[in-house]
This record gives sequence, C-alpha cells and structure tokens, in this order.
Amino acid sequence: MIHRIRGVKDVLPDDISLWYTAEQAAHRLAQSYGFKEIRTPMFEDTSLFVRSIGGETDIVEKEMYTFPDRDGTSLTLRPEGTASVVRAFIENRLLNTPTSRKLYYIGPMFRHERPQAGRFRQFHQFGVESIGSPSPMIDIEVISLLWRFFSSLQIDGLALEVNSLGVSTERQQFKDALLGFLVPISANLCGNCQRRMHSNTLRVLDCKVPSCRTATAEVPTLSSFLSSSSSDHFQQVLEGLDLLNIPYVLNHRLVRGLDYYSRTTFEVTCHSLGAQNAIGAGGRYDGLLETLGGRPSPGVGFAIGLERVISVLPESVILPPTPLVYVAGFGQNGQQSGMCVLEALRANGIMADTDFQSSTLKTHLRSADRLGATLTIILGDDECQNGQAILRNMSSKQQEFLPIDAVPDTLKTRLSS
RNA sequence: GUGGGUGUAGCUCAAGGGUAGAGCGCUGGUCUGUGGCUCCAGAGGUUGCGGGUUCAAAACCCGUCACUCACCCCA
Repeated sequence: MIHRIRGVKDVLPDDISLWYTAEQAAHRLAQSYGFKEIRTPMFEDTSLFVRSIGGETDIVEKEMYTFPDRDGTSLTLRPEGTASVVRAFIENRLLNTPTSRKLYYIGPMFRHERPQAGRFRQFHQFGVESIGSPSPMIDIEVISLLWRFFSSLQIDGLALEVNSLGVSTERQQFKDALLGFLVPISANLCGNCQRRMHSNTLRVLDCKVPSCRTATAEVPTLSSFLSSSSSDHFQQVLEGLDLLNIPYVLNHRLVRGLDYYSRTTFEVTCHSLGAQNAIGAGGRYDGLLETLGGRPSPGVGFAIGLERVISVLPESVILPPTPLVYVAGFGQNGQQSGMCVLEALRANGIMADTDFQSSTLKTHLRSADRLGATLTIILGDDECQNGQAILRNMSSKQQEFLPIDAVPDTLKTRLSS
C-alpha cells in the first residue's frame, strides 16, 4: 500500500465542516476589513525566499522543499505567504491600484520539519498583508483583524503579546549590546543558548530554560535602543489597542524568526495547544519590498495556522450541515418517479440524495437515517397512483401528503424559512 | 537532525511464552409499505515488516519502517 507522505494529512468528509468554518470566518472577517483575496503560486524561485526570509534562518537553511526545475532553475514550495504576496504586489504594480493594497490569502505552506502536535509538513495559513502605509493605524487595524478572527470563532485561552523590534539599525545595535552582555555570562546559559547567542542572538531572550531566564534577567531591553520615531510608533500602536479594547501583554523578549520583520511584532498563543502554542503571529516589514526590488514601501501583516485554529475550535461555532432531503422511490413506478423528484430537487438547489441499492421502504428509511436526512420523500406505487408523495420528517416522524409536482417548490420555501 | 512512547479486526483496545479476543462499526435476519432500539447470526487478522532465541513468540532479543510526543524551530 502506498502511504501518505510523512507530515501531511487527509481531511476527510467528517472533518470538512471544521475547515469550512475556519475558512468562511477568514473570508468574512478579512473582507469586512476591506482586504481582497490574492492567490499566488504554491512554488516560486528559491531566491525569493532566501532573500526575504533570510539565508541564516532555520526555514531557509533546513526546512524548505527545494528542487530543480527541468531547466535547472531552483524552485521551492512556499514555506510562508508574505514573500509570495509581496513579490506579486511588486510584479503586478499593485501599489498603483488603491483597491489592492490590502490583501489576504488562504492556502497551504510547506516546511520540511519533524512533525509533531500542531505541526505538519503541509499546513495551511490564513494571512493578510497591508502594504504602502507606515502609519501605526495600519498596525492596529491588522492586529484588530487578527484578534477579531479568534473572537468570532470563540476560541478561549488566548494571549496577545506585542513588542517592537525597531528598525534594522536599531536592532543591530541592540544585538551587539546583547551579545556583549551574554558573552561574559555564557557559562550560565544552556547549551542551546551558548550556540545560538552567536547564530541567532535575539532568540536567547525567549529561551524557556529557567537558568537562562535568571541569567538574562538584567539584560538590556530592546526598547531602550529604539529611536524616538520607532518608540512613538510603538506607543501609538499600544494606545490604539487600548482604544479598541484589545487585550495585550507587552513582551520585550518577543522576537520573530524571519529576518524581514521590523518595528511592531506580535504573536497570539493558545495554551490548550501543547508545545507548538503559537496560533497566529505577524508584524511590520518596512524594508522587505525594497529587498525584493520594489519601490520602498512599508508593510504589515500576520499569518494564522489553520490546523491549530481547527484543533481548538469550540463545538458551538462549527457550521451545521445543510439539511438533506432523501428520496425514497421504490416499486415499479415509484423508482422512476423518485428519480424525477430527485432531479427536480437538485435543479432547485436543494441538497437531495437517495440510495439506489435500497428497494423497499424499510431499507430506504434506513439509508435515509444513515445519511442523516432531515426530510424524506416517500414515493411508492400507491403514491404514484394518487399523485401524492409522502413527506416524512425524520426526527418527529410526522408525515403529510404533497402533490408530487409541488414537492420541489414546497421544500424550497420550507427549507429556507 | 536528536530523544522518548506506541504499532494486534474498519475504529478503540485486551491477551506478558501454550488454540488471537471484546466493545463499537459493517452485512444479513428478527420486520415482504415505515428508520434509530432490542435480540440473533455472519463477514473481517501473515499481531507493521525482516531476522533471531525457543518444542512453542502477538509477547523475549536485534534490525527496520510507520505513527506519535518532545527538543531545535515555527503558524
């Protein structure tokens, strides 16, 4: 038997309503904030990701699905969405199109990591990108959308953390200072931190090992390295969040793994998720467009992991299935008549089905029950004779007669009410 | 890439050297024009795979693969 690839999942019919629920919420919320959907290819020129995400990051160093095209060009399955959207934004000159500066996407991403709870090699993200404005109002708008998405799905146990990483020069100064602080005390750090203090200095800040926490308790804070303009920007973001009653926690140790982030960064975690508890995260990326050859334009966005959302979705928000009408046509004429009624129902947009294996009323009703039908049309030879079909309510067992011709119209009005 | 846990019926799991089982699900009957419930019957297994120890292995040993959780990192 050929098995599915490690780290990927089949979404089976029983679970698809979870996905509809999350995806519909994403479309509805993003559009209500004025974002337009964009669909970019799932693979790109490898250099797009190397340049945007950063060559030193784990994603680029060891997690990308990269392969040569037939002409030798190096292609990569997208590990995240921002790079592709920004590329498309530049390439299609969307800066000149006022309606296309706020974009959202939903789709699969690919990273070659060891799978674990909440982490897959093909996973799905809902993300937004707002490009072209440096205003802190945009940061607030994006964070608001992020937060409202989770609230609309009634997901509990969430925490929003925010921080400012400053612009790249500020961050570099901080990084140098941090390294200067860490080197003398490196003996007190865990093995991981001793290694990454050189490769990924900022990461040491959010190490969970208690001894590292105490060793770095007196570390210089990033905020003291911010210029007044970065600092003002951040203050305005925080004030905006207060104004909109979005609860957040300041976390000076919050860092992000991708090189392109600048200034505002944020992350939403959910403590019912397990070790991989980040459910959504994002930030500003003011230098990214320039890096990718576009006109310098600021941007801010987020990405939400849909598998993680779905795993904590409360029962109460899952979209109910569309009511199903079962057609039980049996006997010489009933079978044919049933076929016509079934066709007519479907032509009227009503979800209708039957089981052609069933040949008696009993087996039909059992099939109707198994398929979860809410209504059943009973059409035997007697009913054909009278021109009256029986409409049976499957939960109340109540039955009534309906002229066969009137079945589609009657059900149409009844199911819509 | 590293470490732990687990692989037995479609699913959830028993059997810890001596004939491979239960519950749920599935098929049929009870019930030839009224589903779910009851009762009865039936189908379904190379115990992940390969090797070893033994008179005898699902069980013990070695290898391998898969799943899973955690580290790293991230949504």
